[in-house]
Amino acid sequence: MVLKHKHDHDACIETALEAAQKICEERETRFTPLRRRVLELVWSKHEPITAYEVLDLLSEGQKRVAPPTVYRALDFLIEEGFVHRIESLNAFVGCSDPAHKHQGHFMICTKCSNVTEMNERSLHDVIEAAAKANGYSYENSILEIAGICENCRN
Amino acid sequence: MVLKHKHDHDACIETALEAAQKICEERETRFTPLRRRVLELVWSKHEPITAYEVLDLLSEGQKRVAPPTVYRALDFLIEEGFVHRIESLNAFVGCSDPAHKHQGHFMICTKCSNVTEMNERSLHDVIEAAAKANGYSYENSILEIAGICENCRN
DNA sequence: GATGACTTGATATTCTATAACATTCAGGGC
DNA sequence: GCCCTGAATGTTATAGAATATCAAGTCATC
Repeated sequence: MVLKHKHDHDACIETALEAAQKICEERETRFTPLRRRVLELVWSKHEPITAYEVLDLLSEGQKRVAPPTVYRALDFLIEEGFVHRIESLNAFVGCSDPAHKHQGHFMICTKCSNVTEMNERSLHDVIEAAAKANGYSYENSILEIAGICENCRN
Repeated sequence: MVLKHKHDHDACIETALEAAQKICEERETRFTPLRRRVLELVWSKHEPITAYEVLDLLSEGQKRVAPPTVYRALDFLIEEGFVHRIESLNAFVGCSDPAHKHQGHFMICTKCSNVTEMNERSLHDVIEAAAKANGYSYENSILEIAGICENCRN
């Protein structure tokens, strides 16, 4: 699924929050105010955001929070599949398909820093097959492709 | 190409060093004693090794070197294609095919930490095709698959 | 032997992440 | 209601990974 560059961003955040809320109710996990707020902040920047950027935003207008506060919330959100970590950037992005837990596969634009999450089954299948061909059982995978997006090439 | 678990490790290191030496002569880049030593240390642990582990080894029996010394050497080795960085581990491994510059695609065993570099053209092609299908030009990619290797499953 | 480009040394700092322990909070059983 | 328990958050300190900056050394070439 491709993240569009222009859209109603507030609505987009709201949708993500509501989806998370609903999924947590189903799973009986706790979508606390802190976790909700961190997820909101991750979505608020429609690009990968670092943990310390989240920390700064979270600290605005109140006592500065400590790193574990942010990392624990992010850990929860990743565990639930609401957020993915981009290894090559040490940063985090909201997941475009939170209903199904999965490992994210990403395109990263080296010009504008936008990311596109690829939820393509075929790609996943090829990767899993490659693992088996090399004698490994498959657990999970990270795929991060760097390139230049359509917008930036024009 | 699969890294075997048991083999003549000294010979394996020696081969890698000689190959690097030769390639640097061809490219007229400088394979200095420091860079050679760092490459040797990376190969000496037949698993991903962190920059600070290299630093510790490099410092044995002499004044402790500073981080930039190690990182600059690693940057050179990566640039030349002698070493790959494993993003998900913040660690480095010797490249099994230094003659051809390429991005590494890896299997990582979550039990024994061994890595297998996959130099499969077909996998690369699929990834590049996925990039194009999403409207991106292709620059490079990281693929790191976690699983359990054949040895550890038995 | 002077010049300039590259390499390495040295110091300090930034950025990323976790360990360990204290406190607070929500929900269940009495 | 009250206590208990486990989960979540707060707090302090530290570990781990990487880079910025400037100084000093090396080496080929003029």
